[in-house]
Amino acid sequence: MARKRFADMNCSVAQSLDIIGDWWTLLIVREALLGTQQFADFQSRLGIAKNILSKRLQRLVENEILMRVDIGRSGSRFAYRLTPRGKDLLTVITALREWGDRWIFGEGNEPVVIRDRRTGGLVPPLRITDGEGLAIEARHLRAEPGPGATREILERTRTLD
Amino acid sequence: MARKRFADMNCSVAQSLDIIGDWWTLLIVREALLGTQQFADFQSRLGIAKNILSKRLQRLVENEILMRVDIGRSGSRFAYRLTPRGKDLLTVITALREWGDRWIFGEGNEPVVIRDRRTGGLVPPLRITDGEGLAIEARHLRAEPGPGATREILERTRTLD
DNA sequence: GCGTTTGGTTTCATCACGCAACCAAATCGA
DNA sequence: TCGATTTGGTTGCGTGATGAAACCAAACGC
Repeated sequence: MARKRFADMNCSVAQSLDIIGDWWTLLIVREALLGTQQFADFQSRLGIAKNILSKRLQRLVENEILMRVDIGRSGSRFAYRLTPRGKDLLTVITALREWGDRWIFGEGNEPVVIRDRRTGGLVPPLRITDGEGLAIEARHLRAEPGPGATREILERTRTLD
Repeated sequence: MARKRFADMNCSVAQSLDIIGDWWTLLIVREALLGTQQFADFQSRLGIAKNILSKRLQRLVENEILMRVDIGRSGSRFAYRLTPRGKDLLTVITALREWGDRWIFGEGNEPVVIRDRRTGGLVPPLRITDGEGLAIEARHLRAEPGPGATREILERTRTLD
């Protein structure tokens, strides 16, 4: 049977994962955020098989996360560049990196750190905050049906804790 | 060939994806955050095959994202509950949800919204901020080797844009 | 004009995913 | 107390996805 897709679920998490949840896909986006643009560079930096890379890049272009720009005079030399939609995945990648830093490598063993170029300071971790920028604890958060909710969601209002 | 694992890459994003990047895994965590605890409930709410769910739950328990608690008097009735490590994935799920809200459903069509119980207000989107809580634009962010960097990383210092 | 680089595609073997059937222990209902 | 049902799985089988290596054509560099 074909792998089940999540595209029909009425849930933004599922929809997002349907597009970027494939094996390798987010690592390709991470490479793109670090400046990689060409097929051969993605391939050698990630150690991904060429046929898989080819499929993933195609899918990322179809979904307008990358665009394939023709460079080179008259033919086939291409650059894959992030679209605004793709650049906006920085938050997702950041959340994943920070989680790995905290729970796998541990404080003081981060392979990569992010710095604010203007001040030179390290960028503090992402937090869920209120309008004033103050952190909100999970037990104070409540999930509830939004304007695009379907019937199954309507019964589920839950505290996130 | 077996699917390649990312566990040996010196990168927090790759390590995180190695653990939670499997098809279905983050949706199971999302369900857990919404309060689901039992096998049959995960199965019916997600529409996932039982053998796959079984494997994913096992892996999540091995990786200490869920714990399997024995409920019921004298035997086999179990609850899968999030550990602190698992609860900390809320940021990742939130980033994914918000990306999907922005780029797939669009403003005003969110299936689910998150509210601050104390104030009743909607929770604003995650942002990468400096120490004062002010947003930092991507072009002001720079990735550079951290304390746990290996040699391949040492040459790569990049602006994220 | 010729070798090399780039950006793939093809082939084949292996593994993961999905469905349905099956199952044993625990619990529920009468 | 005994049979039915619920819970939490496992097993078998078919199909699609993944990975390695070989192959290839068009562009580019000299």
